[in-house]
Amino acid sequence: MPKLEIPRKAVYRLSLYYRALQRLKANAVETVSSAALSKAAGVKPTQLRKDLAYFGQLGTRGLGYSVSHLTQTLMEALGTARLQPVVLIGAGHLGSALVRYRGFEKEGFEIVAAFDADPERAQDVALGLPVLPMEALRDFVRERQVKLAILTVPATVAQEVSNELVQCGIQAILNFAPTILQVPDGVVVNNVDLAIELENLSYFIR
Amino acid sequence: MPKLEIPRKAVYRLSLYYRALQRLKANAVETVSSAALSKAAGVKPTQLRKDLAYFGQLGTRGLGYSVSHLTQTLMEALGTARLQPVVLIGAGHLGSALVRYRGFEKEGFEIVAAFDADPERAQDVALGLPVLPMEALRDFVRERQVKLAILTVPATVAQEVSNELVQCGIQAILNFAPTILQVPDGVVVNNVDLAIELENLSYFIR
DNA sequence: CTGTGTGAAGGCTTTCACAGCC
DNA sequence: GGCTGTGAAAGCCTTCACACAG
Repeated sequence: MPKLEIPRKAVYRLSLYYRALQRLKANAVETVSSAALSKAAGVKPTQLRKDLAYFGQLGTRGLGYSVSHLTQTLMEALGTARLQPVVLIGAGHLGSALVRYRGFEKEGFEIVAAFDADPERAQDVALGLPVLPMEALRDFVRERQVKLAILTVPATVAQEVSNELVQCGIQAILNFAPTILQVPDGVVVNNVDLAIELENLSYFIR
Repeated sequence: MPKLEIPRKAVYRLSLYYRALQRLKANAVETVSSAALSKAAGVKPTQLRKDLAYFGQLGTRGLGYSVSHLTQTLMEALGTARLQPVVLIGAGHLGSALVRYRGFEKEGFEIVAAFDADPERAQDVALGLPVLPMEALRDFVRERQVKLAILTVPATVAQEVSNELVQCGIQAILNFAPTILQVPDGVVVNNVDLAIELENLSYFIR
């Protein structure tokens, strides 16, 4: 849909706009200006207009943007138009918490299964979800056409597990392990590194 | 210590270098070149040298950088030279998991207490840590001189709790709630938004 | 000769300023 | 008059090229 390649940072902001739009929609607002929407998303109006311009002429001059139409456009761009299945690898503390954290569903993602090298270990917590052995991964991913994986395994095995994921056909990984994953072209990795975020904050406090 | 203001993105990379250095130190390596260290951190050699140059002449031409000296410099810059106390607000699924996640301590951070509007609710999980009522926050923060907070409360109350944190003297917040927090100058916020990370990945898979 | 430190060049994003449409 | 869409300018960050020190 986008004419040109959209900058990575801009794609990130699309999600912020999408969030803000959802709130507006809930309040039955029909039209919104770049000024108002950008404020809700925490960015500058011109930046928002530039970002949206990647998708063509979406707004009406003198009026603003149609909330429902813009929502639709962003949903399709972000691929949240339909529910995306996600697998989670590593059912430790963090992994279990993410499974139980229902915040994803509202945004169009569903964790459909958890995997662990030792499925027994995780069984003590009621996850409401099967914890399967790693051997079951390949068939599961293929059958359910899963493209997204959340990786919450120890750093020492992260690269190894990542290789497996790629082999199974996973196309995108949300990585919580403090490691730089090596993946082939065509596979995308986003890193969430909590220790680094804390260190970063630590730098800015005097 | 830094001569000039260091770009935010560069500060982030300092943590990557620090990680890589720790591994080298464990292997009793004494000196490392920008080429080798940058590869371990997943960046380009020139970038690493530029980043380190903010701290003055750290390396030896023709040789490289002293692992121990560089480690020391980065520890001081990042403020991880001594153990930093951190409070966590919101003892739900995610909050509890972070408390039990011991990955921070190695990096110089210790969650010293958890707070929740309803401390009873959280008590069923053994956190190895007291869960205190919000009323106890101010005195605790003041007494222990806590500057860092992790915020894992529902989005609906995040801004409100954030205001309280700021009033108590917290200087930096690691925010997991999907909200743009408004904070006064001098307070830093880093956002970790899992739904947005997933959406971002979702955009890049065809 | 090896490998750092750094001015200059290049590339990417953000912001400005304003033309154009409702 | 109000507000979007967009070329141009500015700002920021990364990369290059090379001088210089060990």
